[in-house]
Amino acid sequence: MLAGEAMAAVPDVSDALRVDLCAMILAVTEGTPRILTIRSPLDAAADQRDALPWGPLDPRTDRTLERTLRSWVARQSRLSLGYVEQLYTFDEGRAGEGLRRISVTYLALVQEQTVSQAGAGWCDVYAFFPWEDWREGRPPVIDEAIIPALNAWLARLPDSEQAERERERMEIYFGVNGVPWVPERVLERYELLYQAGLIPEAGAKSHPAFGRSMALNHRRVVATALSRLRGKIKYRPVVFELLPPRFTLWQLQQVAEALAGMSLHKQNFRRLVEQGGLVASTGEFAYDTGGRPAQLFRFRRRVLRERPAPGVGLPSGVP
Amino acid sequence: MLAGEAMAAVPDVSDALRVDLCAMILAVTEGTPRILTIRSPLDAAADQRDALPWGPLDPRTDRTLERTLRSWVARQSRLSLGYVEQLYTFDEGRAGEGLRRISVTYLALVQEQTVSQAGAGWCDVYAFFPWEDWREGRPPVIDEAIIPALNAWLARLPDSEQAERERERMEIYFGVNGVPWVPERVLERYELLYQAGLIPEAGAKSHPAFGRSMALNHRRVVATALSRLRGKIKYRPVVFELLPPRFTLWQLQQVAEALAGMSLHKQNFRRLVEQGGLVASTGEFAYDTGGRPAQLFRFRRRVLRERPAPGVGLPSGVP
DNA sequence: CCCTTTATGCTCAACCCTAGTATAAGTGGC
DNA sequence: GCCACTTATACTAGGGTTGAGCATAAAGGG
Repeated sequence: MLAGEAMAAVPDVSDALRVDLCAMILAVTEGTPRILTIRSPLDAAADQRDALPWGPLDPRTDRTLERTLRSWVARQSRLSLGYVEQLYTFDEGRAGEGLRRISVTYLALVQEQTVSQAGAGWCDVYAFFPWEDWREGRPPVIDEAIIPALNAWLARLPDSEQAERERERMEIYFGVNGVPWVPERVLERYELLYQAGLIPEAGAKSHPAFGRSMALNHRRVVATALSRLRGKIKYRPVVFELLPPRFTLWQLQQVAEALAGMSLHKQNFRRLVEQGGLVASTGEFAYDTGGRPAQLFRFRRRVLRERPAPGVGLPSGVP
Repeated sequence: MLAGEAMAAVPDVSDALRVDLCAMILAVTEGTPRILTIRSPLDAAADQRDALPWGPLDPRTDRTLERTLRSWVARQSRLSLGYVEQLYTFDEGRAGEGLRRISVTYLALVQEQTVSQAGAGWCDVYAFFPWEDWREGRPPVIDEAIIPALNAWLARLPDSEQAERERERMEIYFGVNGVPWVPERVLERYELLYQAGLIPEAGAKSHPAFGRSMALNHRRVVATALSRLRGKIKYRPVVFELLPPRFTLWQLQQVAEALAGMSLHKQNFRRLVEQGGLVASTGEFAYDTGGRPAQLFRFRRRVLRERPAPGVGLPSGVP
């Protein structure tokens, strides 16, 4: 793939309809979950905000959706994807009287690698969703900025019945009034904030509490991906896609914590993955831990035959 | 919606690309899970097999994907949908040098109602997937027909390494050699059978063990939906979409069993849903049970605030 | 050799689920 | 009214899992 091809023109195959492919590519390094962003998408009208790699489907020559996605990603970041999963198909509507755009979105997991393509780089997910990272406890932005802003919005709603429904959503999604926080509800939270007009993508003025914004609807794609991932981690061994073939249990735990956005009880985590048959020791050790050397483990493929839902059963969080 | 509009022509909006919408609509009556099928889809080249309701998106006038889906369903079956959820987007490829079709598929849950539209009707899901119904124990077709056919396919594979991988899939998906049966893996099982060429849709001769076939790739859509549903039932209160507002615990259990495709321990099921706060008694009774009258319950909406994953925690199956 | 750091082993109590047994409250036949 | 039968509902003993914490092992640095 030549660098010069990166910004190839969008093929003009239809006057009315276009299908775009878009990927959130995730890696975790030293406890930081990061996504691949590119500077300026192909779209001529693009703003300068971070964007996910994306590109249109050419209905005449492209062979499959996923293959096309991979090729766009390769062109824009020189990254070759391993694990890829389809997320959701969004209707982007029409630009005025023009093109109707449909985007099919994907989640990809990789081990972090340097990207040499200009404009492409890695970016902490939680920069876009500051309220989602509970590893150091409940983020202060929630009670200091988000809940007050949502309350103000609720107060402005004309229909009091609707206001009551929206208040319930707020309480359930953001864990207010004794409702427990549910990490998986990333998308629901984002959509509530969007609907409340608090997000720059929905026309709001930028504000640090509501995170960095992205081009187009890309932040919604990231929210969808994170929701999916936080759910899936519990019943599928997806974490291992983000790890090297050999890893310590602490590395594994850090990846799980990065995704779940919460801290876990170390001894119990170890017990769950070891007794759950998810990993096997390799007999080797890592000596660069700063303390007692740690055993190196590998993913134990056989668990797929033994357990119906082999995931890292997240033990309860610790503050 | 006039009946005469039902078979309206496909709008010709693009020469190269079309987006279709397609729904699996499910209802459960007296323990039978049934899907809505229509006789002959819009496609001129359609065969006479059962099809799901579907229709193309008109990129110029249709406002959203889901709205368009609802309107196609209403036209083809006069059904008005409640709960709708997007499933997956399939690439149908091109017909020769012609149109490239992308289909966005949906799952809808309704309470069964009579459909008055000609050609539309309800059909037992397990007619299409005989191997998925374990309510009376492991279906004999699995060991009598499916496993032997898969083994024959494995034996014909030229590459022995690939054969080994495919054998592992067979064992995991179909619960062979001590591997537990996992109800959620509906799609994986269907795709393995498809890949092995055992399904009429993949060119095989029709055979009762492999279930009734459907038009286009519609059986794959149903498999996707059933997979999703079997997973979701455990962490979201979706079952209630299929029930009337008041129901007995036995009705609830029958719906859960119909979806999960397995029988459940009655007393434990009752305890799980009652103590889990999923239902509340209405104080009324149903006297048509044939024995002691049963209390009528209703869905307890408040559980959404109390529990992170309020679903019918399927107790272990009973044979 | 002591101190700090990280890894790892172990335990106890609370809770939950499984697989039952037992009891309640209707039906229809006589 | 009594009986056999059906379905609904209550209760429980035993095993397994989880949550939380204490205790020990094995490195490096002074």
